[in-house]
Amino acid sequence: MAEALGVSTATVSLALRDSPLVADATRERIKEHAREIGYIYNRRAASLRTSRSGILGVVVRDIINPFYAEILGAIEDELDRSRQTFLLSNHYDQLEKQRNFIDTLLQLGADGVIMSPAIGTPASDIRMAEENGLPVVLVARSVEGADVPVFRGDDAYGIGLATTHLISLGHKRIAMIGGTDETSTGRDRYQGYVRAMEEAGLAVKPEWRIPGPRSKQAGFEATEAFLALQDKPTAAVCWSDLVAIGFMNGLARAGFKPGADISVTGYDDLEESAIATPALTTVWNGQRDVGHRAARALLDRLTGKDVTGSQELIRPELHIRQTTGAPVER
Amino acid sequence: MAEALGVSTATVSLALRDSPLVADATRERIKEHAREIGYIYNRRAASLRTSRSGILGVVVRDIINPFYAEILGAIEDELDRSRQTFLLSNHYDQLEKQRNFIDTLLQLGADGVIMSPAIGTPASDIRMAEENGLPVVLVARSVEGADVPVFRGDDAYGIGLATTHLISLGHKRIAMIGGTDETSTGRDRYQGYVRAMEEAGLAVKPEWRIPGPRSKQAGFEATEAFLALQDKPTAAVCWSDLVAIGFMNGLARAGFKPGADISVTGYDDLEESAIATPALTTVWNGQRDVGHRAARALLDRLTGKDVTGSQELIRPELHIRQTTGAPVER
DNA sequence: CTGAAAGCGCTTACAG
DNA sequence: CTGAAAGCGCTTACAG
Repeated sequence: MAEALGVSTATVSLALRDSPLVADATRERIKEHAREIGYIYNRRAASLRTSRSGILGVVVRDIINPFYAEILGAIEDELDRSRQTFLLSNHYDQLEKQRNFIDTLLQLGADGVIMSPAIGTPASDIRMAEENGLPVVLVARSVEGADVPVFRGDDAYGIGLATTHLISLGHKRIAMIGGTDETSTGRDRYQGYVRAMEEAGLAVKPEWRIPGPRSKQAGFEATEAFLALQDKPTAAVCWSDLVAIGFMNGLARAGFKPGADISVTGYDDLEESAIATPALTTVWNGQRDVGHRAARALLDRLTGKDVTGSQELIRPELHIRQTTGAPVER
Repeated sequence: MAEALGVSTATVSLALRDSPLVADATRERIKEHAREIGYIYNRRAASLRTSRSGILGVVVRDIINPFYAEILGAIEDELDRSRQTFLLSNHYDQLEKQRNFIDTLLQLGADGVIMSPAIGTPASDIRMAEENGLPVVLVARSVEGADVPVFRGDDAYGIGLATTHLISLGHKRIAMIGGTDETSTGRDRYQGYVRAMEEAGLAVKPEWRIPGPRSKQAGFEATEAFLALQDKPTAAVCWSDLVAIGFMNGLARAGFKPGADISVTGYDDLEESAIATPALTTVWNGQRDVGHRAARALLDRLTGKDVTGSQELIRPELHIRQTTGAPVER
């Protein structure tokens, strides 16, 4: 292109980026020519030279899960505005997949990564990325010992809200369905439930916990175990909205009306929870806030700004709808 | 690295890629050293040189939509196996967003793109990408005049299956909810419904079509319009499962039991449709097939294989569950 | 089996 | 305001 126009490559480069160093006439001539020949800017070459790629990575467990999809939507909003390209990946809680993805980001010279770390992610993985110039921001799950910003809700507090709400309606035997001790959300929510029960002076039986379910399907399948429980709990605190929705479908199939016969709470307040029938009582978990803040924090880190104090937890809120009511003995 | 080991860069390059041209001992020494210093392969540089990037793009309307998420899952399966990195984007049916994404792919030297084109995508956009060395494969929606492989279901046939099923149960007044004439799926499904009605000698009233809804929320909101319809249709063919699920929730809120009081069919057979309560009668649309075939076709194009004959439509199947039954007058 | 050299397409000092 | 030159980190003929 420089050749065709009889100018230097430096001038072309500057003109295309609207540098004031180039005379207006020259710039216009160059831009016009670029349009004509359908010039395509080669970002690989530029990035090789400048060592900034304009690529940001995002890796979560599974974007089919609306919980992550909502976080992602917010990240996308923020990133679009700053004209960054983002590379997305699921890790399905496989450390291997997550590592491959981080490697790819490193090889492409990505500018940073937002991750909801896979189960078992060691702090050293995070440190390795950081040391190789890939700033990390965590969402939804934290990693013990990793000194990077984390954006997530206050899980123990949030589940306490749901549990206490059920207790205030008169429930004394409350089960907890779903979640795993392998993630911080699973641990924190179970502990929050236990604490709320104990604070109300209620017994907590280990059998009342049905751990594992984290999807609609699994919540649906957990219905049988719940209905077979010895002491016939009158309510269930679910680990997430997906689990709660699956569980509610299971109850309906078994002839129970959620809210009327058995009280159910969810967690996350997904968009679809408000239109579920009956509408799900749940805990708003600030997915969009998490996404926005995480993206902003990463962008700030890139421009060298200080992002300390970003560890503070988002405060969940209880949204009472139709699936909770007075206890009914079976 | 070459310097530290006293070999040439060429040798290092070859050794790391396991070239048989390098002596075993040399190779091991180089690889060992690479591990020690935590060497990171620079893909930008390699790609600049070889003009292959290992990046594939995928752009769909909205991955929060499980229909696309399921296609995507299948694409991911296939691409993982071939060690390609994929760049994902939503276009939300905004041509501008789609064009930005294609530009980005071009700038990064992407090897190809799988797209479910935004409403209004002209064939010239596809041609432009192809001419600049970016092979295109289409999924779910076709583009008039674009001569590239398309993978999608036979929409007219599939909706005919659902409509005919309702007719065989005795329904004579059947509404169609959702979809837009701006997409091939919207047009084809409406036409398929009209044809099935006409072939059975039934009247088709334009008012019975409630166009627009394409989400759970919109399906939910369409309930009111449906219930207000003059001739009180006894059944509704929905444009998609999402619309059907939202609509069912709306019916339940209004006191009607889907399947018993009003028959409902969906389209796509999403995973969650089987556990909805009542379980949704719907049309399997082969999302996973679409994803797998599209990815394979793109990979084949990259290796120069012939992919003609890939235009053939996937044949949908009717999955009868609990939301369809004999007509009941209101 | 290994090395020296060129070049992919940019950007950035530097000189004029 | 513009040009000549170097260099980012690879790979690929080519020579030995």
